Amino acid sequence: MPRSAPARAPITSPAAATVFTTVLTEGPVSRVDVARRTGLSSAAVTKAARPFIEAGYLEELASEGRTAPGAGRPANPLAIRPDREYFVGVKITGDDLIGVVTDLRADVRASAHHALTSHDVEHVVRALADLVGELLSGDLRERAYCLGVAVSGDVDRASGVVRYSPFLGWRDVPLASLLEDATGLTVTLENDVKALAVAEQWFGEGVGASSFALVTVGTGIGSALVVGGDLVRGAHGVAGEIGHVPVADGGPPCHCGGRGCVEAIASTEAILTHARAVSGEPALTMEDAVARARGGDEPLRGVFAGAGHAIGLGLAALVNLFGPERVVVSGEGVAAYDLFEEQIRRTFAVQAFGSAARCGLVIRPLPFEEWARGAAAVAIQSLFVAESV
Amino acid sequence: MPRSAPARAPITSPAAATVFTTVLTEGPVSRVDVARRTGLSSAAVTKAARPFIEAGYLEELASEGRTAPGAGRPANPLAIRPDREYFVGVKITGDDLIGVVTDLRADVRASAHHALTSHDVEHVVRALADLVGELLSGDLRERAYCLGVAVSGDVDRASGVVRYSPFLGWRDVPLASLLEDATGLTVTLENDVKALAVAEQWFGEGVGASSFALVTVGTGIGSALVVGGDLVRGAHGVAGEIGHVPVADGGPPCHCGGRGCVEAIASTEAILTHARAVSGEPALTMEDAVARARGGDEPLRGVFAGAGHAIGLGLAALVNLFGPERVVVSGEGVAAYDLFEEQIRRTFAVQAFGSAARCGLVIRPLPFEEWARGAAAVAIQSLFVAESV
DNA sequence: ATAAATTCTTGACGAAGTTAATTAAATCTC
DNA sequence: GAGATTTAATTAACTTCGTCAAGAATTTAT
Repeated sequence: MPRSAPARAPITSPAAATVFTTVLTEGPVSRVDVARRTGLSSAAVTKAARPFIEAGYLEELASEGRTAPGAGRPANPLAIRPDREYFVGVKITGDDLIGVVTDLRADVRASAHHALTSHDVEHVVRALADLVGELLSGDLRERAYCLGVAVSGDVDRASGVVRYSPFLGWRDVPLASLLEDATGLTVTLENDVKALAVAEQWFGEGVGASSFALVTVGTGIGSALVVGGDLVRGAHGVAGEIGHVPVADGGPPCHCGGRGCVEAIASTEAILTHARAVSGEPALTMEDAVARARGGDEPLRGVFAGAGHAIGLGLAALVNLFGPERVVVSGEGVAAYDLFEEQIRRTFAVQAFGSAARCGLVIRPLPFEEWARGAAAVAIQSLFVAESV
Repeated sequence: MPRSAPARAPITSPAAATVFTTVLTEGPVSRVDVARRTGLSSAAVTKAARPFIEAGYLEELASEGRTAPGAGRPANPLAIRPDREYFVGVKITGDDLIGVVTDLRADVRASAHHALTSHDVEHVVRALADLVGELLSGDLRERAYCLGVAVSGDVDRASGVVRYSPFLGWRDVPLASLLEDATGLTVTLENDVKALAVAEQWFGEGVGASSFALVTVGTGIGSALVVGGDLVRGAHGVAGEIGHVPVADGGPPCHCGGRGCVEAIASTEAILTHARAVSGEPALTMEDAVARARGGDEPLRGVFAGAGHAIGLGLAALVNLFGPERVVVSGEGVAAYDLFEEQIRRTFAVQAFGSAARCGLVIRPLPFEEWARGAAAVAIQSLFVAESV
């Protein structure tokens, strides 16, 4: 009987993790190249790569003709085999569960969602297990071992506990272990914005950046920061609360108890309230407000510009304090970027200090399933136990 | 001829660095205790500690009677021998050089300063070398190998270059190598606020904190952040610019080109300008303003409270984004804490989000030599090459 | 063809830290 | 007060990880 390939990724040493992540995030790379980028010796790369190739996680590409202009043996780049393992990611919102299955590169292979009719913990666990079962039909099931779950609020990834979730009304729910029992998968729990940041760090705009920030704009306004490869978690579990950075002294009161917070000016609700006041129509909908602003309604355009301004000020605060290499601003819900973007950039350019302004600023919509993909990215990251400590 | 003790600290491995820093920053500790705190095995601690003892950097304290209540062999705590090596720290301001000599614990043993009559690079290098010569009289000289230099502005510690210093009018000055030639010491260059943060991280309020922030208030307003043991440097060399966090939308213009920056409201100059306007006395001095505010002059008290409010807003921004375990607010120049502190705390309490507000907030004056001590702390830290990368 | 260049592999070696057993020095128990 | 118990420190064998140096593989250049 032939010895079967190892069931899971053989991440057995720091070098193994380094090599695997490098190939995973920086596409096909030759061994020498991995060595150069990571500081390892090329001998170490050869040794570390072998088990991954044997286990089916990496493969050696044939050297396609001339790779380099000069002489020398052509390189045989290492590449990921994305289908070697699948990952499930689920985002829990107040109203529904959004789930995806991705491959190793975090590319979505399947998706589904369930409405959530109750916030009862048992109900949610069952619904989530059902969703996972539905997602993992057929051949996906055999090669899926990890589930990532993203929830807004205060989440302790290490212990897998939802400490506090305002949307769900939960406190200290050991969701990870409940879900492990219900699904049989290894579960990693993470705050939703942090999960998005992980996806971006590993598979998006953050690849190769020493530090970067992700900002989400929508019902709430939040952010996550990555410094030196690690998510900033905050000593008391709170960090990245750009929504509650005070930017307008004496500005509108915020539900947090403060005044002039970014969220009190630029959240979906704040914008709508302001738009209704400005237009004098208490029943104005967001869709109408957006449509009219696009149509040239100056007062309404001013409302959106004001929100963009507040976001720009918050971004400036973030960038002046952290100096990230790149910032991604992304939005849930109504994607009214055209109404925001210009003002965000203008305000940011004025208030960013010195060369901190040189940071790359990407503003773009947030596709619906992206949150769930973030959860899957967290699951992928969980392979690297040593690094996620 | 007896083999002489090694001349310098034998930091040869990660474990050696870990053990030495633990004993250095956490006072006398038994070997088992070091092992427990660092996660090393006690065998590793024994091995790592021996060379330090032989080289005279650590000593074994006699177990003083009962250390623990129960049975068992009493511990022989390891302790630093602070006098084993001395460090020189110099802060360069626009007007003078402030220098100190400290021991391994960063306790000041000698201090001196020179007025600076020119900003010419050669002149400054010569004056600094003279100051160092003066400081290292007698027996201090033999055991001093490292010089730390703190300069405000954009400083590249790794290369030892002052990239830009507005106060000195310098651009791209390779100060570290110039000073190594002039003094014969190993020179480490650092931004002044970051140097203060290092002193605090290793020998002050930051000991044992996973993350903390240091904020300085005075002519300028700056800060430095430590996350996971490392200073946040910013991808483009800019970070910790709390002075240019915009807190008052549409507020007073700032020299940076923005509006409503903390520094535009709470710097010494901004306060004085405001105080003169409020009192109607264009020649009012800072000393008078402070005296009158202390005496109960309400309009002037309002000026200081306004500055405290702006600082509190900036602190809230910092803490909401970054969630440090502790924050130290310290001030150069006029120490008008009594006029600031209450308002800083009040505003901070209102604007800090959720449990981020639980971070320890220490507000205290900044003794004159503290800047130079920060520079010395950087020199001490430079012993640990591997860690300062 | 031969040389030079570049990639990759191999096996010996060395450094660092762990485990497990041992020694050391105290208190506790009877 | 002798022996048991407990905790601290040391020692020695061993494991693991990654480097080094030599060489094999595979190309271009002359």
